[in-house]
Amino acid sequence: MSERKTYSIGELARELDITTRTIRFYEDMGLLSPQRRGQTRIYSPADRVRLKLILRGKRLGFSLAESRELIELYQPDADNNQAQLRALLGKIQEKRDQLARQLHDIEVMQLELDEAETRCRHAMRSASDTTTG
Amino acid sequence: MSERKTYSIGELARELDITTRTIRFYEDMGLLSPQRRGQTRIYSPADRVRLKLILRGKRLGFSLAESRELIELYQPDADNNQAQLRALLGKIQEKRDQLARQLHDIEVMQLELDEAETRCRHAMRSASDTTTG
DNA sequence: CCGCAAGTTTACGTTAACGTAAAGTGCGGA
DNA sequence: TCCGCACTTTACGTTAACGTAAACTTGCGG
Repeated sequence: MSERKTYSIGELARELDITTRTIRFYEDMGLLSPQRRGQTRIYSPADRVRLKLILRGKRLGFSLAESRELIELYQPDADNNQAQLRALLGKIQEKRDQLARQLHDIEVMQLELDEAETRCRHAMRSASDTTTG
Repeated sequence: MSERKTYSIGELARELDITTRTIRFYEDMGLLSPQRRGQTRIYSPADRVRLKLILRGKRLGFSLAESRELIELYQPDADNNQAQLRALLGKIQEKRDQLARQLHDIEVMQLELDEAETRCRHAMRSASDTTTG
């Protein structure tokens, strides 16, 4: 049998360290659409994956709208025609470019932190020189 | 002579593709404190560097408060004592860890985009199969 | 001298991403 | 049967990061 594991909203909230309010908000924004048993939301493993994708996006400064776009990139349904698929490829490339820019920004920042650390250590030595010398 | 180049608020806004309102807002938040000639703000090359640092932070999803912290890491003044300098080193390490996490997130996302592209291209081929076969 | 462009301050408005509170539903256990 | 807990909806509140508008000054070319 396939993995029929499901999650309650509380379980996911605890595991991912967010509030249930946040999860419901993402649903309102169209990022999730879990099944229901009566009123109660039932989340699938796929829903959980989506949530993790959203949170990863947040750590990279993505807006929820951007994360929604990202999620849509993973749905090349059979009813997509060639033009739509080409558009999808274009959007994928855009995201790639954005990530490349961020990668570059991170590298620059790391170099700057190297300099900051060097200056800091130098200042520590200078200070100890004047206090012990 | 040292480089005495300065900038007006409008110059910086155009070059960095932001509004003057934004620059003044950053000043209100304590991220900049340019010199004045009368009422008018005069920006130094160092101010310009700070601005670029802030914008790089924004591209990585940093808040202005975080960018301010980052800026402070570059000021190991002579009046910092050993304890303060050690604290600075700690904060530098924190930022390093954060960047490492982001780096990891980017790598994961790139792999996911690879998969998305693969699925997309596969869907294109399937579609062309059914339309031309 | 006049007007305009670029600067200034003050202040209210807006959007995203939730927080928080109120009020109700459903259900397993003492 | 009633308690408590987890879930639900509705709705107003909040913070960050600016946008936008109004009203003012200042330097400069015609």
